Amino acid sequence: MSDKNDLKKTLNLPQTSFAMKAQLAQKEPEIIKKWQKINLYEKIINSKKGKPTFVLHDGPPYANGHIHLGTALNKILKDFIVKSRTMRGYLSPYVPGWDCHGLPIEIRVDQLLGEKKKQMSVIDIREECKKYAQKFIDIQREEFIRLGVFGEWEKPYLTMDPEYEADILRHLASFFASGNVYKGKRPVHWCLHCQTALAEAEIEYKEKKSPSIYVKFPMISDLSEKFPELKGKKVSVLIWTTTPWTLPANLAIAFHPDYEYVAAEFGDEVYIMARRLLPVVAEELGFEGYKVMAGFSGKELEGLKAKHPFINRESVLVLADYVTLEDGTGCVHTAPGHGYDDYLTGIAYGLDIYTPVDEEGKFLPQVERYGGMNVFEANPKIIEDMKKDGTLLKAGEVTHSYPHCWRCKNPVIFRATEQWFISMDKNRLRQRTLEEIKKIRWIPYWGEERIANMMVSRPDWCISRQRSWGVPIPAFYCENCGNILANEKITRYVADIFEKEGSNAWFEKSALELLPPGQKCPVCGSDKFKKENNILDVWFESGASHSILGKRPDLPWPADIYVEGHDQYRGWFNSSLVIGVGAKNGSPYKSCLTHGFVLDEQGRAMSKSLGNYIEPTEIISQHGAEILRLWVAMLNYKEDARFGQEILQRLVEAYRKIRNTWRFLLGNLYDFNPDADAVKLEELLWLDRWILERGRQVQQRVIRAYDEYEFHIVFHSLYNFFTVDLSAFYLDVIKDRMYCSGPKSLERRSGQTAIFRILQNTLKLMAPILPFTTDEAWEAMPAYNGKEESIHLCSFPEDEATWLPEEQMKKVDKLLDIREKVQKEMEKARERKLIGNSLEAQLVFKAPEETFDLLEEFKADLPTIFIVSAVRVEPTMDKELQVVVEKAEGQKCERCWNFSTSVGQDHEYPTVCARCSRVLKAELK
RNA sequence: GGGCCUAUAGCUCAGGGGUUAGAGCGCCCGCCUGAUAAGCGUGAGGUCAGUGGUUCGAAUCCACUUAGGCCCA
Repeated sequence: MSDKNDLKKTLNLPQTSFAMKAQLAQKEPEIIKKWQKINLYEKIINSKKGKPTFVLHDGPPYANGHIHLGTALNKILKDFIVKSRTMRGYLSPYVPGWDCHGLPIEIRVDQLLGEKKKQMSVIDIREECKKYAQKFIDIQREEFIRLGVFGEWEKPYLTMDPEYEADILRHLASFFASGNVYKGKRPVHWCLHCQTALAEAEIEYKEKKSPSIYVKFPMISDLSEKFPELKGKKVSVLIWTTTPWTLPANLAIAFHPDYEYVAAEFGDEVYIMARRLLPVVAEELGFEGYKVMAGFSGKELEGLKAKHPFINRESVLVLADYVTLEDGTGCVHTAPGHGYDDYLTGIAYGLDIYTPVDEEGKFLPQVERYGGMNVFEANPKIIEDMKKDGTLLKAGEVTHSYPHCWRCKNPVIFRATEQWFISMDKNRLRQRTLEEIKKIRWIPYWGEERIANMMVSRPDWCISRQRSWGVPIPAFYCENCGNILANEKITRYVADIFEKEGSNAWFEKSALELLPPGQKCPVCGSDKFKKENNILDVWFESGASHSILGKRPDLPWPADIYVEGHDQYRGWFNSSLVIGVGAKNGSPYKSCLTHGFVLDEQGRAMSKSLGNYIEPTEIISQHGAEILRLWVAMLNYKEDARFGQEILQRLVEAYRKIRNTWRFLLGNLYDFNPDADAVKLEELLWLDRWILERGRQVQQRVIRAYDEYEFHIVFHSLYNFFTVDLSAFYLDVIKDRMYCSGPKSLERRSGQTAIFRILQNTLKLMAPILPFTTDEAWEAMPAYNGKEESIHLCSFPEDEATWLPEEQMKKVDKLLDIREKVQKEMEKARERKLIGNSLEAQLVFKAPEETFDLLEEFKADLPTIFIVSAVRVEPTMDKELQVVVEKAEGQKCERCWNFSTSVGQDHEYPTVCARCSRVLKAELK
């Protein structure tokens, strides 16, 4: 028996099937298959039947392209929430969705079809769009499943499903019912060559040369009442513009309310402009020796009137915050039909959205002088005429960034066209939405201010788009009198048709077939109608997604939480809220959580052109989805999330540490039967009770963090517990008794009892974050009565009674402080080559009274705690504890490697210490 | 230009008026070879983005600046 190998065989060394190398890239797909095979998601849901619900309603990603890191971050966060709420005991179903309609897909399909498109019908094109969307739904679905996200992947909601399309219209019907829908004019980008409205995505900004002119608008209102020094003077407002052709549509001049303006005299005329721009403008126009006659704030000018330079019309002086002093005169020519800011100002002041320009970009015939003329061709003529009239002070040229049509590359214009709107102020919609915002829990808290600011200033919602790939606005026009026929009843009627046949019905059927039987024009009684050719804004579609709630008992309306990136304050959170308040009189979500954007390692936005773009698939195929999930868990997602090589490296290492710790725990449980071998609390060794109590504290913190969606606290708490408490201390210390004690001894069973509980609990606590690894480890863990089929069917551990009273815990803390000191001394001893392995050492403590008592109390376990062969404690009058490291006495036990004077005393086992010979004899019984 | 947000060690995060600013990881150096493509230990790393202010005292409160992010113009 003296052979070293034979002795080694008497040890209880770790054994486990749980591999050190994870090989996640290969193993994760296998685990997913297993989940699918056992219908895990269904089992989870069934196991929670009757429990209170917690609903996270998925914001639908857009169905084009592969997922990127931001999408992954979002879906993983959602999965953390759903999985943790499930393990918290809630029935928490997750129904993913996709946003399928809209311009980006239509443009892409356009490009793919090329010339072919011209021969295709609207229906055919829409079918192509549908195929395209479906393709990416399938791709993204696989990518999301690959991330380990649980949900109803076989029956997601799609905004292009007939049933969903019908629900969109039913929400629209509610807005018709309340009278919030109206038709009005709004400027849009307009290409006069293609004769079509263009969306922002269809615009390319390029450098363009434009005229740059200064024009005077003679004042009609008499300023001399307020400013006597202007009495009898010829006063004009001076404006600057690069689009002379918009002057015929001028209805106002905008001033900044807070800026200072002056009336400056040059020659025999007085000009109004911003004080700060006066020197610049004077230089530009050659106003040498000008004289400032009066000064006033923009506010003081509101409501005054000036005369249009060449049309017999007034131009009103208005206020607008967007007026800047960057260029021009600080007095901004305003044509509500030809600019977005101008339009908003026009709305605010009740001006006509006057647009005397037709689809081809020609002035309407009634426009004096320029009727029938192309707007760009009219520019020089207008300049020429104003020169003659003396209203033009200067004409030059500027080169600036200007929007061009993506298709024909020509410069576009802003032109107001007829659009459908939802009024924000009718029925106090805006106000009610703002009140609702206050009731929602915003995470982080500042989201409330952000969305409220937007809600206060957002204009009426333009819900119409001049496109094909979407849900048609169910409006009709009387062919006889032009009356618009659009109301709740008709919208619901069309919705019912869409529900059965999909929105293609709009293009397949005649107006007659789409209208309720016997529908007549309420104005003229005609029964001939034309169909509207606008579709709904896709934001209205996705904003109506809470329509999937309230139809199933496990999916009540409103949702408990919405979770998206913080760009969605303007997007989905906004549209969902307005639709919720407008159609259902309340917010569709009780709380709203936002996360940041993914940036590169330097904190810059990721872009393909910068080359700092990382694909999730790249990470998954090399390191596994768990690494990506760990990344999300490590971050404070409320801020922007960085990703790069170093971060990846840290994650891989953290993963290994966690995995290896579980592996070590598993390895020491190979012969542990939790049902038969667990040691009762009263019999547990104090150190085991200590680690259980530490574990309990961490558990409390972790569960609280899950409840508050603080996943980085979950990760950091558990990771710290793994590295500091477990790996560096507890597990290191108990190795001796786990390996060397009798397999069934109390010391070992006590340790196994603690280890088992810690394994079980940490796996559960980590399961929402690392679903694959915890699943794998769960299977490798010893079986016991009532062990769940999968870890994902478990709940989080219940809180337990204290394992070790507080005063005992504090004593151990003190021992740990002493341990630090010991380690510093041991390191010094190593440097002078006194020892290598710490078991080669014995310690002598020279302790002041209080410490002496503590050390005496734990005397029997001190060698274990410090992992040395012997410890002697002596009193001292010094205030400081002194630690002396000496070479251990006796000989090295060949079995347990401790040094002991008892080695050699047992003739049967001459190479081992007394403890080991005792164990060996017991073993041989 | 406007609204909102961020800035603490190489990385991820703590600390939110009160000694000498913390943790883990990484790094350096060492130990071990019975967690081994593991494990343990020591050590070195910080003008708390900058400037100014409030205060007996500021990483912390205020203002501005710089750099970055999202949304809007």
